[in-house]
Amino acid sequence: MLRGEITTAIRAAVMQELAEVGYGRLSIEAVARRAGVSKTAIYRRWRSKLDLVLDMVSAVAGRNLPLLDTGSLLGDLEILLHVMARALRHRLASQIIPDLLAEAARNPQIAEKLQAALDDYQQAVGRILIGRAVERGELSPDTDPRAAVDLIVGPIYWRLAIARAPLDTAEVPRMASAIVAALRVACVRPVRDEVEV
Amino acid sequence: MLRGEITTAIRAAVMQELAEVGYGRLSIEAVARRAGVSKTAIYRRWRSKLDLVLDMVSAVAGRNLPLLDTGSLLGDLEILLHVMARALRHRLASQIIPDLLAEAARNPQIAEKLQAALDDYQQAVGRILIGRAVERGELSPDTDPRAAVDLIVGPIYWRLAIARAPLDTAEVPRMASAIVAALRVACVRPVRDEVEV
DNA sequence: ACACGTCGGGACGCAACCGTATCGTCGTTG
DNA sequence: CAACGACGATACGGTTGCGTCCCGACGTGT
Repeated sequence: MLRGEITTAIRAAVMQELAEVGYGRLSIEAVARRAGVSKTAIYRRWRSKLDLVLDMVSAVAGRNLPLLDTGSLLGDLEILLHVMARALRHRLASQIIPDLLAEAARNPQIAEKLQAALDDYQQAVGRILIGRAVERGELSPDTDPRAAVDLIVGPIYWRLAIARAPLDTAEVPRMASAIVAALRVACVRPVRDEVEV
Repeated sequence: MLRGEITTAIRAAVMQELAEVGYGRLSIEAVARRAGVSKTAIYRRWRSKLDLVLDMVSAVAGRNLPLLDTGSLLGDLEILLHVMARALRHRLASQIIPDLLAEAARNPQIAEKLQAALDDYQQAVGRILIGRAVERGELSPDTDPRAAVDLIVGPIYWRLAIARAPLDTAEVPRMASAIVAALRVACVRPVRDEVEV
């Protein structure tokens, strides 16, 4: 039987290494060093670096955030933004997530895993958050969940993960209300007659 | 005198390699191989891999996009979104940009260069696009350019570079009008009394 | 108490890459 | 026309990481 403590140590070390050097430069040797463990211990548990990372992504991405129902779209959005802000402010997360997303652009296996997690997330946001708002009559039933997710998640991700500028707590309600306004306008489902450019 | 053709070949090879393996795994040897050039040729021109990439970033980021004045905020936004969509759909750009942004999270030098380029860009968008709209009376003079940029750029970047979902041309006007609605609401400058979380 | 099975540690051969030093070549200049 | 100067190609020692193999330690079950 594999010792759980060591598996845990390896997992933690992978997170640290991933944040520090990224997936591209992640080496089994460095992980083993940091975890205070032998390489064999790692190879016994995972076949390769890809396996290792994919496993961790599954574990982390598996957690589906509970979208609280505050009774209004604005309230729901504020909570969602606060949760996202909290997650993206973590040093490890804010380094690992963009790194893996970039890696996904060239690694089909990672892309698949991340896409699955992302789809789950987007579907949850779209169906639950938007769904509720539609039921309440706050949004048109025609609202395209796909486009809605872009409007909701894009700004805060850009701010915290790309521009890496601080986001004051006081700004969240303002951002939320702006998004509500945007969602009310973006109610037309995409037209399919046009040619993609 | 250094031969310009070779410098050009190296630059092209770096772009290709950057897209294919990322900054982390970028190796001078591979660049030289791809460019059909000797390593010495590269070391004569740049001191290190970092120098090489920083130089390219400066060159590319230097181009400031001309923000056409269509006479309305909506029109200006549509054009901006089309330009961004066009850029982000390029295979090289859509792989290199997220990769370098992720690398910037751990490399101060890259972060500085990218931040400078990003700031220029954001300032241009904020001052020109928002400034014009304010002059026209389309937006409140209190509009925070910082927050505005997040609302403008976030959704399309998320859609094309993160979620990597296709964006139909027909959806751009819808996204633009949604952003206009968001900007009209996001007119209050950030409050500074609150504590950052 | 003993023997077996499983684990982690360390070493090994192999490959890739780094950064440099040396060599041959070509164009230019006196 | 010859010699100089700058260039690109190649070779080299050193480092790092890969994936595997063997050995000693430990715990368990009889």
